[in-house]
Parts: sequence; C-alpha cells; structure tokens
Amino acid sequence: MSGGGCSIVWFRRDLRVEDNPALAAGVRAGAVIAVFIWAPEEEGHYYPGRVSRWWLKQSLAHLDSSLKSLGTSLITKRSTDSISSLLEVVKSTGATQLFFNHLYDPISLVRDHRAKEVLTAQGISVCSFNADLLYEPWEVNDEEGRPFTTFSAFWERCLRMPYDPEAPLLPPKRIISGDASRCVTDNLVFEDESEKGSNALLSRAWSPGWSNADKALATFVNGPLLEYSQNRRKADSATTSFLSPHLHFGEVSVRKVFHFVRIKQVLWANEGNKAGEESVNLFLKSIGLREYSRYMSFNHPYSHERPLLGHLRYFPWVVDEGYFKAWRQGRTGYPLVDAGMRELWATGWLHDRIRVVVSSFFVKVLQLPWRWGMKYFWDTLLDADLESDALGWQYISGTLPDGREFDRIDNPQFVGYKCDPHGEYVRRWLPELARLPTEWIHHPWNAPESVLEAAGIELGSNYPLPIVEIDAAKVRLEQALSQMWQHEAAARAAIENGMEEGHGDSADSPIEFPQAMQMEMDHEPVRNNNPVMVTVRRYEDQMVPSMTSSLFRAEDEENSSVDIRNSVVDNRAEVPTDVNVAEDPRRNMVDQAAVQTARTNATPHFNFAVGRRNSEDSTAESSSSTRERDGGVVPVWSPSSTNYSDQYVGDDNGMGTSSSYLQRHPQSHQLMNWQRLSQTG
DNA sequence: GTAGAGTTCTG
DNA sequence: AGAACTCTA
Repeated sequence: MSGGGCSIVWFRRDLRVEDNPALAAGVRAGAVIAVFIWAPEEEGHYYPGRVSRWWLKQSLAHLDSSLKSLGTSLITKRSTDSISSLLEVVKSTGATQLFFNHLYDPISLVRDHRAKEVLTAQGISVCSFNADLLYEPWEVNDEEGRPFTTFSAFWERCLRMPYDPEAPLLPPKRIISGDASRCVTDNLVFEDESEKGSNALLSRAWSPGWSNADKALATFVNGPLLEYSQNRRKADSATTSFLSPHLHFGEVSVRKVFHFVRIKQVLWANEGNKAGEESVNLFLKSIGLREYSRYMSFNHPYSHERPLLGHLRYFPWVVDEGYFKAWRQGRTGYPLVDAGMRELWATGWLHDRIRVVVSSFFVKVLQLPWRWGMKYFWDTLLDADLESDALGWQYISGTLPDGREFDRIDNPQFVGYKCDPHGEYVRRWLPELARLPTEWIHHPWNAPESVLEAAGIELGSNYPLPIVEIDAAKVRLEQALSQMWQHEAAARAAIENGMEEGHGDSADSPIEFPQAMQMEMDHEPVRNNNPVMVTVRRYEDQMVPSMTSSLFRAEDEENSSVDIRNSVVDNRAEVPTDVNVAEDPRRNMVDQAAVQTARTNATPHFNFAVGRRNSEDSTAESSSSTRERDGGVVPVWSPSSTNYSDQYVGDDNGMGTSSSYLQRHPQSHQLMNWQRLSQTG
C-alpha cells in the first residue's frame, strides 16, 4: 500500500500460511512476493537426507498451492548463496521490504544476521519475527538474567513466564501478489531418479503440508493425547503425535500446538480428569525439549559439533567402521537395537524411546563417536533437525549438565521388555526372529538350542550374536574412562607447568566422519557431476541386507500407510546435523562491532563467561529489547563475538582455566562421576 | 506408624 | 545406576 514497493516474504522452515508473522506482515504492508531459496550447500556437511528432501518437496508444493488460492504463488530459487539470491529478487521485483521468521541453528544465525545487514545497506527495510518458538531464547533467563543450563529449570520458567506465548494468527484472507514477472523461478530438484522409488513409499505414510499438519494436530489432540502418559513409552503404539516433521518444516506453529493443547488441558482439569491433565504436561514437555534445543543452539552455537561439557574431551572413542556399519544395518545382535535401526532405514521414523535406545547403544556399548551417529540420523530421519538432534545426542552422551551419566549403560535386553514387552516391535522389524517366543525375544543368545531351532534361527548365521557383550562393554568403558583420566591428568600437569595452552591439542578436533559417510554427504545428486556412481554407492552402503526389497514390497503392497506409521515416534525430533561454523574463518576475527551488537541486543550468548557476568552487563537492556516482537530483534549471533575455546572446553574440563558452563554445575553428576573416576584412575 | 521391598522416574 | 516414591505386612 505504501509507496508502491512490494515486500518479499522469505519462507524457510515456516512453510505455512497460518500463524506466520512474516507473511502476515507482508500482507499488511501491501503486495507480496513469496520466495523460497534452496541453497543446501550453505549447510555444509548437513545436506538434507533423502527423506527429508522428499518432505520438503511435498511441503513446498502444498504451500505453493495454498498461496495460489490466496492470490500469489511461491517463487523458488536454486542458489549457493541465499543472500545474493535475495538481492536478485529484490532487483527484479523492486521490493522495498523483506520479512522473514527466525531460525536458530548456527548457520542460520550467521546467515540471517548478514542478510539483515546486507539488505538494510541496500535500503531495504528488513523485519524478522518469532514464528518457531513460544519465547525467544533471549526472553528466558534466570533471576540473574543468565540463560538456563538445565532443561527443567528452563521449562519451568517458560511455563511461568509473566506473559503468554503469542496467540496464533489466522491465515490471510487473500494476498495481493507483487509483480514477479521479471523474476525467474527455478525448478528445484530434490530427488534423483534412483530415489524416486523409495520415496514413493513415503507418501503412503505421510502427508506433508501445513493443512495436513493441522489435521495431524487435531487428530492427536482429540485422540491419543488423552492417553499419552500411559502409552508414551511403548515402542510400538501409535500414540505419539507424529508432528515432528511438520514442526521441523514449520508447517504448524508450536504456538498453535501449545494453545490447542492447553485448551484441552483446561477442559480436562475442569472435569477432574487427572490422567488427561498429566498427559498434556508430558506432551508439552516434549514440546519444551524442542524449544530448549533452539535455546541451546542459540546460546551455544557449536553444540551440534562439540560437547557442552568437556569432561569427555580425552575419551578414546572407538573408531571402528565395522561397528558403525553393523549398527546402521541393524546387525548388532541386540534385537531391540536392530529393530530400531531397520525401522529407521525403512521408514525414516523412530519412536523417541527407540532413538534413545539405539543412540545410547551407539555411544555406551559400541563407544563410537556420537557425531557419527548424529550424522546418520541426519541422513535418514524424516524429521531430521539439527538442534533437536544435537540436544538428544548430547543428552545421551552425558555431556549436558542434566544429561545421562556417562558410565551408565542401558541394557537393551531389559529396556526391551519395558518398551516392547511382547516383542511385537522386534518381530515386525526383524522377520528372522518372528518365530522366537517372547521369553527370548530380547535375548536370543540365551535361548536353548531347541527353541532357536524351532524358530528357524541360527545365531551367527541368519541373525548375529551380540557384537559386543554388555559386560565386556562395561569393562571396556571403565578402561576407557581411566585412560581418559590419565590423559586428562597429563594435560593438566602440562598446563600447570606452563608447557602449553590448555586448548588446541589433538583431543579438541572432532573425529572425522568415516570415508563412506563423507562420500554420502559430499556427493549430492544436484551438484554432483556423476550422480549415477554416487547414488549407487550410497544405496549399497546404507542398504539393510536382511530386509531388502522383500520387506519393502510386502509393507508396500498390503499394509499401506497405517502400518508403516505404526512404528510411532513421538513428536520429538532427534536428529543431528552439523554445520561447519567452527571452520568459519570469521570465528577468529575480532569483531568488536559484533560483540557490541550482541551485547546490547541482550542476546545472551554463551560465554561472556564469568567476567562479563559480574559486570552489570546487558541484563537490563536485554529485558527491554526483548519484547519488541515485531520487526525487532533478529537473533543476532556472530561467530566472531564469541570466544570459542572459552566456550566449552575451558568450561568444564576442571582445569583452572575453567569458566562458565560447568562451573555452574559443580553438583552435576557428570562432575562427580568424573572425580570419582579420577581417583580410580 | 514404620521398615523394607518393590516400582517408577529420570532431559 | 540411583533417588524418590509407593505399597505392603
């Protein structure tokens, strides 16, 4: 309306027309150009996996048709640099404003900040919004104005915030389309020929797109939610929300989910329905975890690559690609683990409980580096989500103050009888064990020969023996920990002698991904010169030998969508991803301006650590800038504004230099264990 | 009312 | 694994 210049609404992971503040702002301002830019190279290692790309493709098509019915359409751009593409769109449309919604992964924080700077410098007015969280990360602080470092404290605070999360916005009634006639739309390619077959299966189980997300929400709230607290721990029940991929792509807003569910809760509370009330609390907690993952990512933008607590810095991870492969293929010899891994491969989906089982097995029993596992999740999960997965894996690895203790090994056999008491889940995904009685289903290695024979199982032949015994794993873990302690002590001694800097030694650099995975991720169909080769190796590498096509086909023909979905997962996305911000040269630049910005914006970052904390710092300002909802605060984060080493390593290794993070958790289990161990060692 | 066992929960 | 919590005799 004003001036005539139209505005660009930049869609990213907010692929919805309802409760989309950026879109609403665009509509309010006049004519709108809706844009989506596909620039996966910006994600570094974390090029989206096959199933995730499939989802994105569907979701964009859905969004486009919604926009069309409202009066405009989605401009898509294939790019290697989002910001230049934005500039192009600006030039070709004469837009004068840009609206977008916030993201909190490390790459986006940097990119969006830059986008704002660059576009503003071009005279474009840029406004960004919160569309992904109940509260912005910088709104949620403890009494002293510092960010929380444990989930429960964080979540409690969220639930007791003095103001409610914004109420969801209605979809626009219609959109006036800006003139995009001179703006070229690229045809985006999300799958190659070889992927189409596998992808075809997905549409039987899932319906991407914002209005489907809405339906999924309604279905869940009116159905399984009531018994969520009862059923949530069953691996095989269809009682989870199935919202995680929808949430990942922003097809439904958490605020809507929150309000919807809260209304139900009030209703149940009035009826004295205790179970229902409790279910809502539990479900909201998993929403809270998603919320927290963004919070952590914002406050610790390296958390997808490096542990928050550094007490495992010298842990000698097992770098064994054979183990890794056995895990991926579901051939570890532990039925629950194997069933999970095969389900993951076949469907891109896992119940949250099972994610915990397989990742915990990965870290504690196989003792493989958690980033490998996280990366595999990234490649295979339908709801792959960098922040959530980083949080999940760190939790499992015991590198969060409130994570699991590192030296606790979950026994898949016992866990199996808890979350799959009748072995149905195992039998579904491990056909070779289908005839094994429940008594032995989670520990076939103990079954009498006659039972195995009757079930047609020959251990070591058509089903593997345990790849590592649990007892052996315990021993090995203890040894590894004492080894770690020795290194730790040596390093400490070296520092005390002034021999070296505390950081920067080899223990700091992450273990590289195995060759095979590097290949998988580096060779993306779209940008690869030789797609055929790539595709093939990729497929072979991830193929699950014992199920192969037969299972696929069976599932495919008969049991349609419901069945695949039965494998349930709850709404918590657990996928990891990792971007190479750490490699970003900017990280080393001293950029006072950025620091300044960051501070005044009160975006409490990681570590102005101890020193800063005492100085009056930005608390006061922060609360003021905090609530400018519209147009306001972009999550400003700039790698240069943080002192990397301080951030975590220093943090917690217990060496004198330590600063922020762990110091606030002297009581943490991790630390205590660690000290205890240190004496042993 | 209490000791002790059993159960559940833990982000 | 361990704490907290519940049930039982």
